[in-house]
Amino acid sequence: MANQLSRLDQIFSALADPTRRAIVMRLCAGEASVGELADPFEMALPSFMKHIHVLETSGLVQSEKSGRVRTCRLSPDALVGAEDWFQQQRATWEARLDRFEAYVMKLKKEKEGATAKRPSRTSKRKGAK
Amino acid sequence: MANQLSRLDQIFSALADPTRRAIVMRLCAGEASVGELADPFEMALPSFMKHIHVLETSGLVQSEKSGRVRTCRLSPDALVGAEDWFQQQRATWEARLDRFEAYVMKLKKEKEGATAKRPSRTSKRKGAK
DNA sequence: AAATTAGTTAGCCGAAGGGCTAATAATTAT
DNA sequence: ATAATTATTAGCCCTTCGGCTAACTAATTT
Repeated sequence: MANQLSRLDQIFSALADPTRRAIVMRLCAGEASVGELADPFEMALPSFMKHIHVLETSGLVQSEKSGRVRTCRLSPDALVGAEDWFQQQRATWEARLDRFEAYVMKLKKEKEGATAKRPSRTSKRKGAK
Repeated sequence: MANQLSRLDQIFSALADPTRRAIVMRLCAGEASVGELADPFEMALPSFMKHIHVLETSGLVQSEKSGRVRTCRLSPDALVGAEDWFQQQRATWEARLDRFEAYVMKLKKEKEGATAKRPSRTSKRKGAK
């Protein structure tokens, strides 16, 4: 019956924990064994393993065991999936701002320049077209 | 003693819940009252209010009450903060890929073209410079 | 003034989260 | 063969999460 979580649920809740974010950051720099990953943390191994497991379940991390050592690597696609969510939201947000701006313009025209000009910072961000 | 969560912790765990993501998405299209926001959800109001509260605590949403109605709006800066985290990770990841590619090139040169050419998809994404 | 609407507070409940220890495998080193 | 290393399983514990109901406050409507 396991109430299936959406992929985004899993990814975001995986990233909600600082230990796990640190692991992801570490893995961005290249693959590593469980032991290597665990080293910087003052935490019992089994606790740490749970984090690894959460990351794997979310699809953010993949791992494979050879001999007695398990090597973990980042699966960038999952990260990208979450990043896309933000871009999607930003797109909606910016479209709305544009509409709002157009609306203000219309008002302005109708009132023929009686309104004061506010800062109007139209979110000039890197990605912004 | 409240174990202070980092801002990112709060934002990601806020976004880990589908109800809250839906609220954020809705608010990207413009502000709304608590009642309007709650309408699409089959959930008792107090439960819903908890979600609003989580979103406010995380900084993703702001609200103000006038008369008996509370109006909520998105605070885009918080969203952007989380988005930046991904871009940061991607930057590290891509830098690493570049280094790796350079390393492979070097090997190739040393071996004088004995290695097979693999696909080598250098993550050609929108933002990628 | 009475009734409705819109939120809010308090408190209960079961499930999930994040930590621990102890015990067990399974590989590799001596 | 023994010992050391590396990971894994099982299970306990307490806190947080996400839902609920019931009761209450404050603003509008009628």
